[in-house]
Amino acid sequence: MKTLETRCAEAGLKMTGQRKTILKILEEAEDHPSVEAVYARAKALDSSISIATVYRTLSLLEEMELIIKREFNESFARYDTNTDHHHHMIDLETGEVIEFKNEELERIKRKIAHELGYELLDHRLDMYGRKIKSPL
Amino acid sequence: MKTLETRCAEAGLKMTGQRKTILKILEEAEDHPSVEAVYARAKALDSSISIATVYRTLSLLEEMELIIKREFNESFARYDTNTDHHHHMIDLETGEVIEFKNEELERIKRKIAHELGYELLDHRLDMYGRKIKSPL
DNA sequence: GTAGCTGCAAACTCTTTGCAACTCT
DNA sequence: AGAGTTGCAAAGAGTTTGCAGCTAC
Repeated sequence: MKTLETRCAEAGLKMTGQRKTILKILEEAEDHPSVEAVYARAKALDSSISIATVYRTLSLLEEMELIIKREFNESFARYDTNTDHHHHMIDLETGEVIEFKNEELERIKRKIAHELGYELLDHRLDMYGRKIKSPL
Repeated sequence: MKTLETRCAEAGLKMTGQRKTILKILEEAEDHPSVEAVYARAKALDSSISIATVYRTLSLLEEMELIIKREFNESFARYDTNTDHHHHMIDLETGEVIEFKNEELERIKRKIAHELGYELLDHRLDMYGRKIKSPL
């Protein structure tokens, strides 16, 4: 798998220090960081970086389909570095986001769309829940 | 089924002219109007109404669980006057929103949540598609 | 009479953008 | 050298709020 940096360079983008920093952060992100989170991590590596650059870089990457903008029920966006189709379970107590996929679900969704007379182009399933405490 | 106005009055809210106007609009809405849309319809009936009142009324109704705030992939919120659990198929060509429900889907979602170790408290499924042109 | 509601305008949050300076290629 | 990129600050969109006056109860 090519790194984000390689893909961006191959697409003809100039690899500035700021971009390398942001790409590295996204490459290593194991969560679904908000713009502010990316900015905070970027600033820790390069204090001169501005939030405008973070916004511009994230928009650019989204347009290139290297990352996905997600809008959960929050007032701000988060970015998903996993571009494979999947869904989310959002832990209402911790804010943690768990990714999952399920073939049966895909099948039913296609079936429902078809029954409604639609070609399914995109969709999102976000589940909100609370971790079940298992007895020790 | 009690009207929104009845429910609000019973909850102890003062039934001002502005509120009655907004409740009537919501009662009659067959779409998923944005705040601006509710405001425009309200203004047509009572030109003195302010958008602040629309925002305040919609927030209030949402808190009372009489309407649901929806955030599709747009930069603004829409309100859903159907509080029964259901999902959405959004027509990417017209913006039209179709509601549906499906028992098999519900069953699978509960199963997935359980397998992930979660109690499912809420969820949303939004499908985006294009109408299939049926041959004439 | 008074608690609750309203319109107005200012403020707030998140995001985008114009511009002059700078930097990869 | 030159197009692309940056930081800054201002602007924009959507939403919330403080306040003085008003109104349903």
